[in-house]
Amino acid sequence: MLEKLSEEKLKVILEAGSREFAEKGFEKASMKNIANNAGISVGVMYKYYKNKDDFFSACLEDSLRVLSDKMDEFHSWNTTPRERIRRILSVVLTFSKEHPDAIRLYHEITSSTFSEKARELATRIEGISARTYNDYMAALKEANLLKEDIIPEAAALFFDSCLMMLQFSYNVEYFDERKKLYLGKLYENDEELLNQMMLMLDGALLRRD
Amino acid sequence: MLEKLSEEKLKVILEAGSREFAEKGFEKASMKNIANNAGISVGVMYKYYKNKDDFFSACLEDSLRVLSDKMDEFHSWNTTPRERIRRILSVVLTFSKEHPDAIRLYHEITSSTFSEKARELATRIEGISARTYNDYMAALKEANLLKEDIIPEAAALFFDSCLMMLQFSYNVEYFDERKKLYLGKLYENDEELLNQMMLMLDGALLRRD
Amino acid sequence: MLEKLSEEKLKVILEAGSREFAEKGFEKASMKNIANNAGISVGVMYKYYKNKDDFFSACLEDSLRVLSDKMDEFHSWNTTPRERIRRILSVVLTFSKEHPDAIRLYHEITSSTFSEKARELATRIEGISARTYNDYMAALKEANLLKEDIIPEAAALFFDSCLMMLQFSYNVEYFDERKKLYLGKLYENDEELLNQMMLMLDGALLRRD
Amino acid sequence: MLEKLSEEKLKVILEAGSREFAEKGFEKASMKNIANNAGISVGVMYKYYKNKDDFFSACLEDSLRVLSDKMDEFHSWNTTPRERIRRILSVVLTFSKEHPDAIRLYHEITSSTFSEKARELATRIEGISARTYNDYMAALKEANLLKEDIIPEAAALFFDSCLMMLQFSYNVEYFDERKKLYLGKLYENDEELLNQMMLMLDGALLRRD
DNA sequence: GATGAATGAGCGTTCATTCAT
DNA sequence: AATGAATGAACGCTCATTCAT
Repeated sequence: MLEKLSEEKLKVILEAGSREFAEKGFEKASMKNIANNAGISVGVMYKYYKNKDDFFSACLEDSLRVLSDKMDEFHSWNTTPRERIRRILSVVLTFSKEHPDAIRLYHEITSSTFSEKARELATRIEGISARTYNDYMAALKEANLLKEDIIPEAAALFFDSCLMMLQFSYNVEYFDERKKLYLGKLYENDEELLNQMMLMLDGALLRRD
Repeated sequence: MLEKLSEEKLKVILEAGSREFAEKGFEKASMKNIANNAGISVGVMYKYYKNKDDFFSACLEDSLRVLSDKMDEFHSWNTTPRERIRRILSVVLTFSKEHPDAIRLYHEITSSTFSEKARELATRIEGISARTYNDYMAALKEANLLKEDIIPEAAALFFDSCLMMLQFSYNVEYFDERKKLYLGKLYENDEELLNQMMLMLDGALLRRD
Repeated sequence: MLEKLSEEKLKVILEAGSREFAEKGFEKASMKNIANNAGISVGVMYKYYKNKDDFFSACLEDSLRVLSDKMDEFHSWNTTPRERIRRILSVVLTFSKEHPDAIRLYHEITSSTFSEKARELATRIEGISARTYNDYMAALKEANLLKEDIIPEAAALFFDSCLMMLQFSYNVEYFDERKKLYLGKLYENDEELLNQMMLMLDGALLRRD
Repeated sequence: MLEKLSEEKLKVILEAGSREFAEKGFEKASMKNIANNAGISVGVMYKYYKNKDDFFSACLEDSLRVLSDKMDEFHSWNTTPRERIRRILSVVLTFSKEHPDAIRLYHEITSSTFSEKARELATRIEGISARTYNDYMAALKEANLLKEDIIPEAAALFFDSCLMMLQFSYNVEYFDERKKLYLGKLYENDEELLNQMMLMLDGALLRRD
């Protein structure tokens, strides 16, 4: 029962931390603030985590786990390449809206210099997506569905880049403002943006018929 | 003459600032450090700039100006659409390598929450590229060169996103590591990566034949 | 039986405390550490003792009791003055080596400012030795064995000071280093040092034949 | 002139620090408190000194310097051995009363575990007195003035121990209380105590006529 | 009675900002 | 105008002490 309590409390702490880090970034985030928002005292934070770096890593790990769990789904699908692209885009978008802080934390680590642990976590998750998309592009190549002249690894990087930008566009203020600037009245129409991205990725990667 | 001196000094200060902000990020950058590197006293910094935020904005403005100056070149070109894509990619890449700090500052503002002024600057520069690329895509559409079903605004956002990722990949550590992870031995081959990006962007945006 | 258990536990607690205080000093000693080493919870410590100061006093009392118990032995001896000096030195040295923590705690109270209780304890034990040595010196005077012109009280203070330094030299790092510095290769030879001290104390205090 | 100002300010800071460290010991001393007492802000402390350890070392060094300066005087005297002992005792006592904090700091380092620098300083000063007294005792031996059977090194350690106790007795609360306990009404009579110590040291170290 | 998780005051330390010189 | 020493709020973090279980 104590275990259970701990787990719940841990969840509250991690959520408060992720929110704060996502909102303010690592440096501006305050441990005292996080504790207050989690309804606990600072001391507790340091019972569970060695220091701010360590706690950030834990928040990051938590966020990245749900992210990589979601990515595991992709493997089980049995669809046409075109449909797979659309579904990945759709799933990524839905996920982004459900876990804004996860995406923001993901974005946060692209900026500053972090502890060894945070760096490892980031490398691990990027490694997973790198392998996933590289495999996928290699399979397309195998099936003669990848466009002539396109190298699978470059295709995978390109694909992931597009997904990153999509995720950031829905969660990181700067990218959201930029999206608005570009799209004008189309800004609100998620459906259509998704469709457009699908068309472009299709054209970029897949052989014509 | 004092004016002249001031301008030169200003340049030195802004460069020292941009270097520091690019290297350490806004929070970890030290005003004292910047002043020392610029060969002046902190007092001078606060004579020219209200506070750290304000100074960061000035550095950003300086960096963004060279960026937008470079973009102005694009208009003067008279080439085929395919060639234009390649040349923009090529110019952007060259620029990135020549002005790493400008790109890093550009990336820095995508993260944290900054002053109103920094936000306005960012919006202004994004506005310029938004208009540039939107105009360009509209022109393609007009000339019936844009792929069927592609909305120019979405194409412009897509195009700019790809350029951003390219720039970050060459200057921001995290993106560089990621590129390495995806590309493996292709990592060193800039020429080929550029070629691949061109192929994909071409396929994504332009009508076949 | 619970009483008995308590007493045993108390002994364990006090020993753990004395060890910690002796090793790290009052400030750096950690109540949690002590509790862990004693195999109990911090709560118990605060059941038995009001606070850290109070607990330190208890440890001190425990240590001082064995010290004063040992001193009681002196009374029962029936020896010549010269032999008495030698035996006291010898016993003190042996005791020091058997109870290093007691000596270290004793030294610890010479430094910081402590609670009223710790001060009283220290005064009490010093009072005992003061009376013991004063009585002893007065007896020597009575027997016309004390050196001419020497006041018994000053002799007692001098004697105790020498004993203190001897004890510290064998247990407190700083004094040990100092001893090494002075003695050089004689450092290892306890027997000889004891002999030398005896000679000097003898010469300082006792009448020549 | 700025140099001058700095030096004066430094003196104020060091004095405030020495007072605080002498009074409360290293751990309980507060940097903020010291700054307040010195009439400056904490920031200044960290301008001059790297951290608390470093600052303590500086205070210690300052105190030990005056101590070793005083000791240098001893060499210039040209007196009989008996007179030399008396004069050293007298000078040490006078010094102790003039620089209580120096003696208290000296005592402080006998307790806790300190930074490498503090340890080195302490070793250096002890080294000086060790050499001084060892030389002195060796000279006595040479002149056939040291008591038969007394080893000069042991005599030097014994002599320094007596001086330490004397110094502590006049400046460290615990030792002062103890002195009162032993001496009773003789407590106030410095002259007589000095005389007594001289008699005892004389008897301990020097050959009878 | 015993536990040990939780508290929070208070520490050492940093650094953007100010202002006397 | 230029300096850089001085300021002090605010941070991360610790640990003696408390109290719900």
